[in-house]
This record gives sequence, structure tokens and C-alpha cells, in this order.
Amino acid sequence: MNDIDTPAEPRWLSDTEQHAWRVFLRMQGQLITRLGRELQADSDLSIADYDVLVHLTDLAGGRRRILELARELDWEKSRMSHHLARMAKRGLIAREECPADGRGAFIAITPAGQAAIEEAAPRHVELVRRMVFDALTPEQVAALGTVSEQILKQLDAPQPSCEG
Amino acid sequence: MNDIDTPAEPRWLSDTEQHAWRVFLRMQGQLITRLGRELQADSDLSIADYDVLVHLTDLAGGRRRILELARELDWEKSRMSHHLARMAKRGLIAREECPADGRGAFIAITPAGQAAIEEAAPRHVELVRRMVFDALTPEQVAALGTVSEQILKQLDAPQPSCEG
DNA sequence: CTCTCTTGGTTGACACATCACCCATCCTGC
DNA sequence: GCAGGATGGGTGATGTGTCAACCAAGAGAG
Repeated sequence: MNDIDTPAEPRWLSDTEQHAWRVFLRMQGQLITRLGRELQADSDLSIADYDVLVHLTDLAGGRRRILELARELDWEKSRMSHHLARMAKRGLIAREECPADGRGAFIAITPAGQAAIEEAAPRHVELVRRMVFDALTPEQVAALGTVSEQILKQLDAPQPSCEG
Repeated sequence: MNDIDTPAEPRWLSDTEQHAWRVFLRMQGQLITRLGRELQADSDLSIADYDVLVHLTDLAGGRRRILELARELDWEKSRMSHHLARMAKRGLIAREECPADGRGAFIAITPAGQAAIEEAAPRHVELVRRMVFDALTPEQVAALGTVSEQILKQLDAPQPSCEG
């Protein structure tokens, strides 16, 4: 394919890097899994549900165009479409027509969705605190934020596919 | 359910914590998605496939009991079972009977699996380096490792369900 | 030797994510 | 006013992960 990308001697990770990487992967997987499981058990919501509902309530209007929602949450439109269909079937959100654009649709949170998120949020936040922030010093919290921002910035940067 | 867990005044996150948390979630989601996509496109492997194959090659014997593999990778046994079935169908691994335990089975990497992982690894590592480590200073790498370890340790610790 | 408990592993139903493709509706040039 | 692309959004197949339930084989206790 594009073997210009893979030099004969790849830049392998140092021991430190490899260790950091493996422990990061393990932590991230475990953490998301556990958070999702507890959220599901406590409040019958998935993390994806939670993210959508929180985002909708953060908006003053409580309604948003679908693709705009997708962009704001960094989701693919297809994922958003499938997920909103499931959420609508459960009564957490509702679709509304968009008078200005015949193709478009608004998504609005329903009273049931509102109730669900209000009930879920305190427990979820408490859980995040116990699982994550109780384990970290303020410096480590800051470092986590910085590192995450750096990586995100790197991801947004265009990939140099062949730098001389 | 268990409202002893949710005091009337939950300990909400501070602005700093909330920011760190949101950016971490976003980073982690984007990163895994992107890594998975590129690995799939380059080498026709999912991250899960990759993890299993790397783990098997790390072992001198190249074979492992199923649940042991699951424990070492922190997977649920059901997930492991489903995933191994799919990998076996693609010829990446093979099941072998266990003479010592009639119920059990060994999983062994096949030559095809070996070839797949050897071809995938350099590109994948290069990608991880570009997406993650190129963006971080050595101190930040260390911090990432430490933070991840702290959180993992917290996750392994028994959850205090009602501390007075 | 049987009765029960545990362990190793599978299965089926369902939720979720991605890819590739489709359809309808704007918008623009002419 | 209409051809053709861009945009908003849905669909279906497939792979992936979870839960709950199941089954078969070992391990002890009587």
C-alpha cells in the first residue's frame, strides 16, 4: 500500500513509553467499562445516552440539529442516527421537524429524558470522583488535562504522511 | 435502590476537574477510534485482535488457556469466547484440546496469525508514536503512566459502598 | 458412589459502532 | 427552470461487547 509510511526500522517505543502505553490502555478500558456498567445498573443509561442527554440539557433551547450534535460530540453521523433512533424508541428524546430545512430534523430532550439525566447525574459524578479523582493529586489532575489536550491537538493536526 | 450511595449533596466536580474529565473522555474516544480505524485499514485487524495476538506472541509457548488469557487481558470470559470464535474463523488462532482438563482448551497462534501481527506491529507502533508520544514531553509520558497506574489501583481497590 | 459446589467455557439475545451506500432536499450556474 | 453537486440524514450488513443463562467436567464431603 503505502510503505513510504513504514521505514525498515520503525521507531519502537522505549521501555518507559511502552509501559505508559500499556497501562494507559488497560486503565482506559477498565475505567470506561466499569463506568458504563454502573451507569447502566444504576440508571438504565449507557455512557452514550448520558453524553447525549447532558449535551442537550447544557443547551438553553434543549434542541439541536442532528449533525450539529454529532459534530459537537465528535460522533459519526451514522452512529448518531442509529443511536438517536434507539433513544427515541425509549422515549428519552424526540424528533421535531425543521421548518427552515425540509431535510433536517431537530432533536429535543423529553421530560422523561430530563428526569433520567437528573436522576443519573449525581450518582455518575460521584462514581467518577471515586474512581478517578479521589486517586489523583491536584497536580495529577492538571497533568491529565494537559496530556489529554496535547494528544487531542496532535490528533487534530494533519497527519504528515511523508515528511522528508 | 441504594440511596445510601447518593448523599443529598453530591460532591460535584470542580471546574478544573470537569475540564480534565471532559477532555480526557474526548481524547480517549478519539484516540481509540482513530487507532482502530487505521489498524483495520492497514492490517485488517481490530485492536482486540491485535491485543490477543501480541499477548500470545509474548508467551514463549505461544499457547494459553482461554480464561487465563481473559484474566491477563482483563476481558470477560464471554467476550473472549466470542472473539476467539471470530478469530478462529479467520484463521488467526486455533483451538487445541487440553489433555489435563476435559473441559478446557488451549488457544494457539497460527502461522497466519503470526504473519498478521508481524506485519501489523511496525505500522501500529509508528502510529501510536505519531498520535501520542510525539505530542508529549518525557515528563508528560511519565505523568501519563503514573496517573493511569493510580486510577487502575483505585479501580482494583474494593469500593467503599457506605463509609461513615 | 452420589450429591453438591465450583470452574472452564459456550450460547443467544440484545446494544452499540462502523462502513458503504442510499435518498431527499437544498443551492448554484446557466 | 433545470442539471449537477453539496448537504442532512437514514439504512443494512457486519463486527464487537455485555448479560444472563446454560452445560460439561473436576473436586470434595458424606
